[in-house]
Amino acid sequence: MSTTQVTPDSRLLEGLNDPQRAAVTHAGAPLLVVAGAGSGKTRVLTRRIAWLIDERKAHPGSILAITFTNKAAAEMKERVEDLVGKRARIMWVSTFHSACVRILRKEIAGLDIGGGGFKSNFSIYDAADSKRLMTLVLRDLDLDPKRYQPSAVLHWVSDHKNELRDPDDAVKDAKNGFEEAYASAYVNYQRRLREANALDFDDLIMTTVQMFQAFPDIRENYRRRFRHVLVDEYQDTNHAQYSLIHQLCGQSLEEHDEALAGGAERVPPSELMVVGDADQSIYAFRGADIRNILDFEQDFPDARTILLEQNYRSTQTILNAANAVIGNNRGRTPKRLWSDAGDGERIVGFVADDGYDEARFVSEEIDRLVDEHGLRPADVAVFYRTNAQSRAFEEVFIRTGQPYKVVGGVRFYERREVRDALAYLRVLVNTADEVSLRRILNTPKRGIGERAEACVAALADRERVTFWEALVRAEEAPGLATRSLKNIQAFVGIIQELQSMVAADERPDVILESVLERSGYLAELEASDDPQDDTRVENLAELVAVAREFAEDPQPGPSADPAEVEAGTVAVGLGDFLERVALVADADQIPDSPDGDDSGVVTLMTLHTAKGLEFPVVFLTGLEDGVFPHQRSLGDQPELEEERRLAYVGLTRAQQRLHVSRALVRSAWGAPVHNPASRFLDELPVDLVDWRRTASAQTQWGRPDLSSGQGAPLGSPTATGRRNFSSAALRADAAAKAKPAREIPQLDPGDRVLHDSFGMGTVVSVEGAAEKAVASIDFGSEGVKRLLLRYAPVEKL
DNA sequence: GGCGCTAATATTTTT
DNA sequence: TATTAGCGCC
Repeated sequence: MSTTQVTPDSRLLEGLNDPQRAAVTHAGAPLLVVAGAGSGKTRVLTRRIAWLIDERKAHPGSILAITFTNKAAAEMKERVEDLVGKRARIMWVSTFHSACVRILRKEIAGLDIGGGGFKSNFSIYDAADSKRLMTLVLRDLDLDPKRYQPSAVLHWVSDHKNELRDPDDAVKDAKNGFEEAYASAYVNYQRRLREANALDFDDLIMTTVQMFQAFPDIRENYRRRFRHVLVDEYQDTNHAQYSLIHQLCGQSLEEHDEALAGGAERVPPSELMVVGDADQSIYAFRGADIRNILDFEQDFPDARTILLEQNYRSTQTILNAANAVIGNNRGRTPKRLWSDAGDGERIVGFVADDGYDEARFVSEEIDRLVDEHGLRPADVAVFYRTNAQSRAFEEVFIRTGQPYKVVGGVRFYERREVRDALAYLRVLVNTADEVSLRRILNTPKRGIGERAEACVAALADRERVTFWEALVRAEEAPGLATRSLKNIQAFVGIIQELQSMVAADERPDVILESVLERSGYLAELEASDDPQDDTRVENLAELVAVAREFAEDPQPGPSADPAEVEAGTVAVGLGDFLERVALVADADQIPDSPDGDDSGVVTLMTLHTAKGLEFPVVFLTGLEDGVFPHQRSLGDQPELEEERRLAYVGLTRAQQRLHVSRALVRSAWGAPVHNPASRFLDELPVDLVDWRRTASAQTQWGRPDLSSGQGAPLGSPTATGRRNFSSAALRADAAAKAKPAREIPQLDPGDRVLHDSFGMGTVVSVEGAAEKAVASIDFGSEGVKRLLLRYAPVEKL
């Protein structure tokens, strides 16, 4: 240690403000960094990691950093690498899910957790797979699909997993017949996952936690390894993730220490830093627990908190607007963002006739900004609450010739053909994967029908073997037609042949091409004259390209083995490819550099995917009560506050210019709906908004014609445009006729009602009036339901 | 056993 | 509006 070099590496502290600097250099006790929007938290995280390595001589392999998306992880890694060089590659920077997959693949084989019996090649079931499996389970249990919808049951199961409650807990805690049914669905669902050697998203976390609890020595191993744990977006962690962090850090773990009584040495706690902003917590609906961040100081008695309130992103006008809106949330720690970037432009407001009019406004405004202010379309982002809202923008942008890209929505990996192809690959790796196997059994059509499938399933049941095993032994299945048997054997032959490619360690892209070829999948698509199938062929080509890129340019993926990364021999097997594909999110697909050939392209996305991003120009659209805040949140304080946080996130994405807009009429699944202005608009300080057009200018005569406005001047509408407009008009007509036919029951709290499927109930409360009236009704064992009276089949008694 | 039609039904947000 | 499940017919 030289005496001349007392100053630490100032390069790493350069350009940081005081609190940022304190966060980077902090050592010892657990640290919470409350990072307001745009306050430079990514900078703090990357500099701190570099600081740990450079100044505090931490081994890069002892660092675990958790981010929300894979893209954020890749970026962070890259930025740290820029600071400290290649050795940064050994760090674990990944999402919770990726980190858990990596741990489980290494440890799970042979362990008795989650019912036991998992092998390290387990499949990862996404939402669609889970739903299919749950549908099968509910059918097996003979539960009425009307009353027990797969999505509702899954949501319930997911809640349980996020709270680390296993099926046994659920069974024990069931308070009524309804919950008993749910619990038994949970039990069976887990059993079938286990039989399929598969884990769903929530299992990845829960199972890891369970493993750490059941096997303290494994836990201590990882704790010994990860001496520094950093967690980004801490406000969006759920209980299971929270518990995982505690397990890994060894902070406040008294209750588990008994497990170590066997003599294993307790590793001292790791250093923990979490970064988050309670005002940006927008994932409560999927189990995120805002208390994790609010109670941090209680959880860790000696914890320190650092506040980052200076914003480096937006103008003061934008921040004032955001501060004003979020100020309406109760029970939050006050925090006011400030900026020295000056006031900048006022916010532009616009009231449109309908969704298309709104899109037209956005399109014209983009033109104007490009012409008059030299902005590039790539500087512009359009946000909306729900994916369905992108349609109007897409149609109008196509007509006006404005290039755009939609982030999210119908995702590439959710397309049928892509899922089919991936199902083949998954089966090759894990034949126990029943959902995937059944999916491809008769895709493309090869004469293995429902009946044959049932025979095989029966055989599997009776012989207590996997579905695949039963297929192999299909000749033992009673009642199976010879023709079906032949087809099954041909199928089994194809799969086995392809499996030998996997065994031979062929590249993923090569295997994939063989799959498409040998299965006859491609041939079937090419033979079809449906133009949609051409797109499918293209998508499959794209998937092959993705696989090829993966094979040829082995970017160290989220779960690449660090040793291999170091040696430059990253694994690129089929299993690795599948894993990469299983854990990608929407936000991961946003191209890195908005310049280059993308500079003319406007970005469209939901507010949720916008989190963590920033754009010079932002359009926040659909600001209507019922759209944003969303219908389902109206009348529920916590949900409404989450919507408000979502608004806060949207507002704070804007750097220079912000536009807010709403539509008087919006067509929601067919019928036109009239929505009042969003309450969030009322919460904007009046002097900050420059209203280009207000409702009063429009309303005198009403605007019943959806194709009004300047539909024509933009040139002749495309065929699709015309069809959509006319059918919309027809539907509006039909809806107008149908409406008086159904009378909306006038209900008051205390009224008794009869519902077609829920039975007798008592009205708890009613919100809204007329068409928008929503009643909370207690149906006893069925629970309390919130029903839109316009549609709900309820009768007042 | 397969295909094509009709009808119902759904729309929050996503790792 | 768009998908999907179920049903009936070949």
